[in-house]
Amino acid sequence: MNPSRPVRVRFAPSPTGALHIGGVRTALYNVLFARKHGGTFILRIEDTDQNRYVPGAEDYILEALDWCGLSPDEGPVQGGDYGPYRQSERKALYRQYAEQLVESGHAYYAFDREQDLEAMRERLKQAGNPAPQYDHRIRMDMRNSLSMDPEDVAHRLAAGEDYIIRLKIDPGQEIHITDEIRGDVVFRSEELDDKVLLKSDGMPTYHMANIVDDHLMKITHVIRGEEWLSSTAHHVLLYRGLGWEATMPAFAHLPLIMKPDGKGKLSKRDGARFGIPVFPLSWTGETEEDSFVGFREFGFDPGAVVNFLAFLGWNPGTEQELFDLRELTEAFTIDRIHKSGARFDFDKAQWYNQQYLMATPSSDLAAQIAPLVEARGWPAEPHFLAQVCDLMKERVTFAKDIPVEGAYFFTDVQSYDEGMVRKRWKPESRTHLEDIIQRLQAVEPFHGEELEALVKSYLEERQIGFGAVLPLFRLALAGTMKGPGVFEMMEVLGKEKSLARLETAIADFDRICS
RNA sequence: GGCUCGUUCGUCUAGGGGUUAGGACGCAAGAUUUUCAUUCUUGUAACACGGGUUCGAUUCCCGUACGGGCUACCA
Repeated sequence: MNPSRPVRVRFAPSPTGALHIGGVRTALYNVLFARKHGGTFILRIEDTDQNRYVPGAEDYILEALDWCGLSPDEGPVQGGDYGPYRQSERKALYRQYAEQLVESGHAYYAFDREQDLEAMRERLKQAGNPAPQYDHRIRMDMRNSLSMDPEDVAHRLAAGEDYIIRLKIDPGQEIHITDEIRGDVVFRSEELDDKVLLKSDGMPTYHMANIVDDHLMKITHVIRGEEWLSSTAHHVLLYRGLGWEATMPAFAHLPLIMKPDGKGKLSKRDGARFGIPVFPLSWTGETEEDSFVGFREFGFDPGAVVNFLAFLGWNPGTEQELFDLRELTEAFTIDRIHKSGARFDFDKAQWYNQQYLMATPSSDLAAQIAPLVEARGWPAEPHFLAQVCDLMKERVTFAKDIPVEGAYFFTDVQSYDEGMVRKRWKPESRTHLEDIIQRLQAVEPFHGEELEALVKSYLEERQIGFGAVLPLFRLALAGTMKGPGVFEMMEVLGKEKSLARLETAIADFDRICS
């Protein structure tokens, strides 16, 4: 840990499918930390498991980060001085260091086949060990360069027999880790297993690859999920074995994001189970079960998602709730990250979205919903759209709801709330409407304030209240009792449409009530 | 089971040896007398339990309970 080194952090997802929302939060905290300290945010693709590789996953990761405004400074696309940034392209590198560990006595070759390992586990279980592991207790009973005759080992290697390299962990040591979030954590070496470093296909495991790459890429802080905490002791031992302990990065293990109903960490299955998105973007997998709706497609503003995610496990210690990325960067510190897992609260996410929606200029919203409006075959005139958004944005949760909830701005009223019509359509109502329509003809320009003044004076003349006519206007214009102020609605609708709807409504209301 | 991390309103959290334990979401009520929404006001509701330490613990320590993570030639 050397605080004088320039901050370099990495987000290192595995391209095995869509990037989970928890991964996005990890990326976010990394970005926040890097930017706060004028450092560099690196994306590294950990594709060392060829069996789990999913085509398209890397593109998805990139697109998801971009959408959230978390694009990396260095990575497979942007390049950088420490590439390549895909582990599969660094394959040769890892063997060299694994061999170095063997030579220095920190690792060894192992020739055990899968059935050997299974037999070992079975044997140990029979003996009353519920969690058998390949460690110092049993390695001399297995087939490896520690237990076998050196000549035999050399022979097998020369003959090209499959082998792996394992980390040799000797008992009797205490490994102390100072986690930036959790403080001191201690592990005893005799409890640790001899982790595989290099697999028989020549690829490194995560443990090997992440140490080599973090070192070579000069990573200063490893900010990752709590699921990695228990293997951190192995990682420390690897840094030691390689002689890199002096520049070992600091560790910060993030609390996990938990299921909405409590038990366990949030998983992709919870999305379908609760009808909520748990991925940033939609993903089409091979099966329907493996396909998911994203926050983006659900209608979320990326700023709202980021803001929401930032507060899942962290808070600034003030009462401010709304932060853009810049403000988050300013306020962010690792020591304010929580230790315990945070439940995924979708209601809160929606609240954030509405806050963002209301704060978004209506002209921007207009541009966002224009394609949706056009898709319904309605004209998407920017100024008109902006007027509609102005009236609707505080009444919906998502921008995409505007053309749905406010469909009556674009098309004739499709149906009336008949219950309300019956309740409000009184014998004298017809006269009032007709009289007001009459007077409305003369209003020019057709502005809300003038409309209101006119109606008001009419009502005063007749000694009646708004309640006698306005609900009917609302029903006539929109069909529903929900919506913006009647006069604002009329202004946006325009004189022609407003009056036409009022006319038709009179006949419709009579019919409904007959 | 072993190792390890954690535990303040239903949820996200602030706080921290002596506080009316604060805010936000949600929920409920009221106001803004045209709806819905927004906004505002009010209400609802929490320190897991048991021992210590202390004049005093929600706060510090130790247990217990409960929960999370890890326990693959996956990351």
